[in-house]
Amino acid sequence: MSQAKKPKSSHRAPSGAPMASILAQWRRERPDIDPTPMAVCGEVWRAGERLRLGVQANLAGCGLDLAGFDVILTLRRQGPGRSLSPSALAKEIMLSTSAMTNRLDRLEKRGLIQRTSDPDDRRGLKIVLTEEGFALAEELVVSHVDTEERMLSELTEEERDQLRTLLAKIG
Amino acid sequence: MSQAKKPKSSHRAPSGAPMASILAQWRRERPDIDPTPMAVCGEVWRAGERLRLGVQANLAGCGLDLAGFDVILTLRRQGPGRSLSPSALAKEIMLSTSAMTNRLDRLEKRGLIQRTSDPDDRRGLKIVLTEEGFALAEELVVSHVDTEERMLSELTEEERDQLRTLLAKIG
DNA sequence: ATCGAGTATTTCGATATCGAATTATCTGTC
DNA sequence: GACAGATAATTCGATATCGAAATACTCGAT
Repeated sequence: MSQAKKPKSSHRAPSGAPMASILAQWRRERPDIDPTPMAVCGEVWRAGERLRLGVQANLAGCGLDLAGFDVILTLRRQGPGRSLSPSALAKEIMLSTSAMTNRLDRLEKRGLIQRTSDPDDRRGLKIVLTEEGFALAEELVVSHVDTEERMLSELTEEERDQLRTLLAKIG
Repeated sequence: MSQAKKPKSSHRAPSGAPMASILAQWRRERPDIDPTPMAVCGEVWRAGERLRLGVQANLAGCGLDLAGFDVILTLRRQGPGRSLSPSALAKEIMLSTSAMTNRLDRLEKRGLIQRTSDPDDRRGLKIVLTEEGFALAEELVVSHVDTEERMLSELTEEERDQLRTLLAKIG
């Protein structure tokens, strides 16, 4: 229940073993295998981890964890007063509906969202941001994008496009 | 305890909402904010997620989950008979030592690793792969790298280098 | 109109993780 | 050599997640 109490993975440095030494080990142990795919995948995961830590740090002290923040931002970008059902939210965020129930419980207790019943479907709910939730989203989205921008600051506009193009070819 | 029973995140498609529509929503709601940093970060996370799912799929049916696989591969790349302490393993894998205790419990029960006491430090342990664990690592590492290679197959050698260079600039 | 299949949400049981506390051992300083 | 502080592994309590089951409702075919 305590939002923002659990960084979920402090991961001191998001480093682990240096990638170079991991590759050297594999080259020694299995010279028949080209380990560079491991390097590429590893770097993708590590970059994602560094980003996650930075984004998380931006949330420190606002009483919201990354999980709740995802929900709040997803609701916010629908537009003021717009709502989403719990299952639609779960789909957007790629989460089980049961985990979403749990997240919504916490956010509702914290007064950031409200569950209202769907007038067109008595099984369903509409989740909306409260005034407080909306205000928090408005405030946080600015520093959030600032944070991301800072973490990407070494990349030129062109490099960012390149990066996205390359990432899109994965999987 | 049941290894490989929990994919941890089935994430039907690792898609969620299309990135393009997320960006369109933000441009509509907050035209004062440049949403492209969100796009870049989002693509990094999603590519990582796709990779994770593929790697996970490769493990299906061998009675090992991604968590255990990480440990086995980390031990294997040290070399035959080489050992690592639980805390060293935790550092390499970026995990709390308590979580490592748990992982080692499962792997030991499954007969893939063995805890032996460190002859030089009676507080410490040396974790070694059993013969079965070593054999499994030898078998899995091949299909593992194949899997990664397949997921990266759209990228030329040069593009992979580019990608790694760009990712290294993040954070 | 009724029934059955499908869908929305929640509940439930299991489990992996975290951080803090615990226990045992080591190491450096006096 | 004894002691204090550091370090290794584990245990413990809390919690977020998953998938399956439960509950309530919708919709289409008959």
